Amino acid sequence: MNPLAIPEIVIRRLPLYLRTLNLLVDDGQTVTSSQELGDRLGISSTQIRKDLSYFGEFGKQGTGYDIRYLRDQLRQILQVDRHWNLVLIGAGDLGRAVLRYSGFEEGGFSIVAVLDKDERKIGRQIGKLKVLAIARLPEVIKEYGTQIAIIAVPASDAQEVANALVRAGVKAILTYAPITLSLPANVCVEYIDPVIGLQSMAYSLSPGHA
Amino acid sequence: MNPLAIPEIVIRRLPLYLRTLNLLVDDGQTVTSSQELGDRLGISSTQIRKDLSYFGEFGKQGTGYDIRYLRDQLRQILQVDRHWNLVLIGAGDLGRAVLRYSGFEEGGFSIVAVLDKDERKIGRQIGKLKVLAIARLPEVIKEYGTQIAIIAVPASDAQEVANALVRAGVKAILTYAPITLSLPANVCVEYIDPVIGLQSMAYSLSPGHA
DNA sequence: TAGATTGTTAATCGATTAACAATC
DNA sequence: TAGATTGTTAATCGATTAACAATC
Repeated sequence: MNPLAIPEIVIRRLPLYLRTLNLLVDDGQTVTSSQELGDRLGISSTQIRKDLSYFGEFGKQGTGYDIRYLRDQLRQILQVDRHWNLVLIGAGDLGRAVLRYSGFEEGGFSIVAVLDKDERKIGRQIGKLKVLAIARLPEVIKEYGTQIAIIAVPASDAQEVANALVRAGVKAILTYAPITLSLPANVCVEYIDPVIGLQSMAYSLSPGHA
Repeated sequence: MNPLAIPEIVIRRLPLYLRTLNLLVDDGQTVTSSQELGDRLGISSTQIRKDLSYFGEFGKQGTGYDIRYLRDQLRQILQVDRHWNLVLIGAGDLGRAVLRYSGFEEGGFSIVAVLDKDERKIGRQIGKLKVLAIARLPEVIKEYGTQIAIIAVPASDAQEVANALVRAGVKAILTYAPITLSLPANVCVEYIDPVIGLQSMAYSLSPGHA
């Protein structure tokens, strides 16, 4: 089966399955079903089975799925059965919140450096990391073999930062800046913009909708 | 035209169009085209015209769209031509970053109160707001006519907070907690979980993909 | 065995896009 | 007018789901 044939939308659901399996493990449960996973996620059981079938057969008829086994398989598929070294650009409020969020580590990602262009922030300690000058980006990327970066700078600086990241060899970017980045086709990008979600909910809240 | 017939996915793109129009206004531009908008967003011009056509005719053949006019129309459609009063639950690092982010205000949302259950945080000043006890949720919601809330508490507390919000009459929730919430069907929810995006990029970065 | 649940096919459903008439 | 761009239709494309054989 050609992995290139797997729809992007399927890939984007796998982390949700993984997250739910982790919660079930924490609950001490050992076996689950596509029905239970679907109920937890608001997704149909058929869709979950179909999604998993792109990658193999992980369940037992009549029984369901061994939670730890399926979790480990999904980790392998998503390549988060190891840790990725991330760099974070931007040491403002958002950058600090990102640094202190434990979910990255649990999800298979370690932030190994934080960089900023603001002279006043450089040298400051945030958790275990000291803020580095943005000029040191290339050496940091090289030292840690980093392929993924997080952008937490204002929108006005984001494209410039993205360009620097691409020049330094970064292959994937998660950005909090509310602006669409221009990037080479071979660089992945994910956008986090809470306002998009709020505005689409505002539409639904207006009288006459939903 | 029945507004209920408009696909959710179309609604979710309108904020992107609005965001781009705002950037173009900032650049001093007065007219744009579906082509230009599409180039900026990585969306086809046909799709943009099709999306807009659900709501009316906003352009001129041969010329394109008046940026301010289209922006104002989109604001009306999305109901962000006014401000919504939001409450924020959670005054940790993430809550503080949310409070200091100016994008909400620019997008049509004002955070009017921040609440936390941690005694040590209650009474602390964050920007213009003083952290309130979670017990005061109902009165705050009532006072400000709030319909939308932001959850910035740990995953383990998120469902409980969501329940309290629903009881208090909140109709839409933006949550940063990495857990799928159980909510009545008439309550909107948007999830922000950066790890989902990172994990799907990790898949794409593995040798043989992308 | 009977009941439950998987993996998969084929049908349905919905979203995107190509093409183009209308018209500024 | 000629060129550009919209709004819209119909065709294409892709994703979801219903149904069910397989089997634990």
